[in-house]
Amino acid sequence: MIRPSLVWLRRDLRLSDHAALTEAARRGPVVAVHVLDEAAPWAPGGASLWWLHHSLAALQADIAAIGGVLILRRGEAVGEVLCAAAECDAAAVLWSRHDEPQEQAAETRLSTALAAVGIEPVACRGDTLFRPGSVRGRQGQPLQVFTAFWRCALDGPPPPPPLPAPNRLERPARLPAGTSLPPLPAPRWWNGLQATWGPGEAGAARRLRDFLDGGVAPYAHDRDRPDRTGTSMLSPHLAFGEISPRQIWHAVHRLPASDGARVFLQEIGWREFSRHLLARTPSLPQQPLRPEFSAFPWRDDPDSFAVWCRGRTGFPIVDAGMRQLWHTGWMHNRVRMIVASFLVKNLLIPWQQGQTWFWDTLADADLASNAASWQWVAGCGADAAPYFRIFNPVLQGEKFDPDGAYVRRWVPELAAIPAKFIHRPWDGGGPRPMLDLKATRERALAAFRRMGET
DNA sequence: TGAAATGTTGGGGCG
DNA sequence: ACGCCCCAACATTTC
Repeated sequence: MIRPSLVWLRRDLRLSDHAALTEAARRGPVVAVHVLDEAAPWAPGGASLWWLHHSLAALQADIAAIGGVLILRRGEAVGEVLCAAAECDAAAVLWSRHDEPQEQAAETRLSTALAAVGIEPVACRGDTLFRPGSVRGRQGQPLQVFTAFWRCALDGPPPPPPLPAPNRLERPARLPAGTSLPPLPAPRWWNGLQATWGPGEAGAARRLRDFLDGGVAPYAHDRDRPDRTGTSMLSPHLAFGEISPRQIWHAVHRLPASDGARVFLQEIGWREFSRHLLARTPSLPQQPLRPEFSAFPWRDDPDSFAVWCRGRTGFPIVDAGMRQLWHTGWMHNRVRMIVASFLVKNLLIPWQQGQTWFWDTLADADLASNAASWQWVAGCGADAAPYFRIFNPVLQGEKFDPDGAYVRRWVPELAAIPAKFIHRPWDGGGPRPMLDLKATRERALAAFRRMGET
């Protein structure tokens, strides 16, 4: 009897284009295991836990349908994987490489521990088109500017084609112990998520098909319009690995070339860029990439932070975005930039606080993308928005939500405001917002200037 | 993947 | 017809 392989699943919750699962199935019997460690740093936040619950349930059913088994465990991941491997007498443990520093560290610990007990560790290709660190400039230098990074990435060999899903998994004689799915939070705050999403590999494939069938051509322009359905909404599926970027890449390359296709893949490029930055700089979620920002005079203002979180700033596009986030676990990317600029530049609240809120409320929360994007907005990151780039939420609203449809949808108390005043209701007799844009803009510019002088 | 201030130009009203 | 002013429209620069 061939000893089984254990496949350790993390954020690669799919069957297709899964190198570790495919290799394990080739070798013989397979046990898949997922470990939830709620005490780990950057453990899943609230919205991610909701998603994880459903994604694991879907994957368990998908694996069972081809004869396999997915075991769920809780606790410290490396220890649990070691135990599970022993319990089923595994000959090897396979996994997809993850790029986050703490995951890298866990992989190293696991490899060492497995080797010590005579179990083969097998790290398989991970969830990026290009392995972090492999994209370099002509002189071999790491690239800190997105456009240069992406140009070099596209100049290299294309990512390999996706693997088909195994059509059969063999079950071993002995199974490790398992627990049930992580419970859903007791107050049903997740109704809005349930109405918006279909977690799981099938849901991801459907989302990609719907997006590509609708035509990618308008994407180049429509992706900036929160009042339209111009984006793919694949981000949470990508974050949990229910679909791989290789699958997206090759699906897009089967279409005729267009501006929309190029711009869409460029967004995958930002995801790649973020991972490349995090792998190179593990402190990305904590420390500004530009060290001079350590001296920036951020304000401690819990009351204003709470007002921002709850979407009660009085600026319609900001409040709409924050409420869409709370309700659906997702926010349109244009609006993410607007609310982030507001927090960091108008309120002068540290970007790390915004990052933490997003981590808890975003279903697509991804350590690298979240950290890199907050640093980008704050002006302290790689290829960052210059400090003087301060979004005006009124002008941004008027430009990207011209009829106010997005605001009306998420801020119902403004539904009756005429379009002319929808992004500045105070000019039409509505309530005053929480702050003065001109004065806070001046305050931010002065603070940034002072930082530059010291 | 900004916004605001400042500069320039050109049409039109007017004396 | 001419110079002058105003100001919208656009371009440039500054933050």
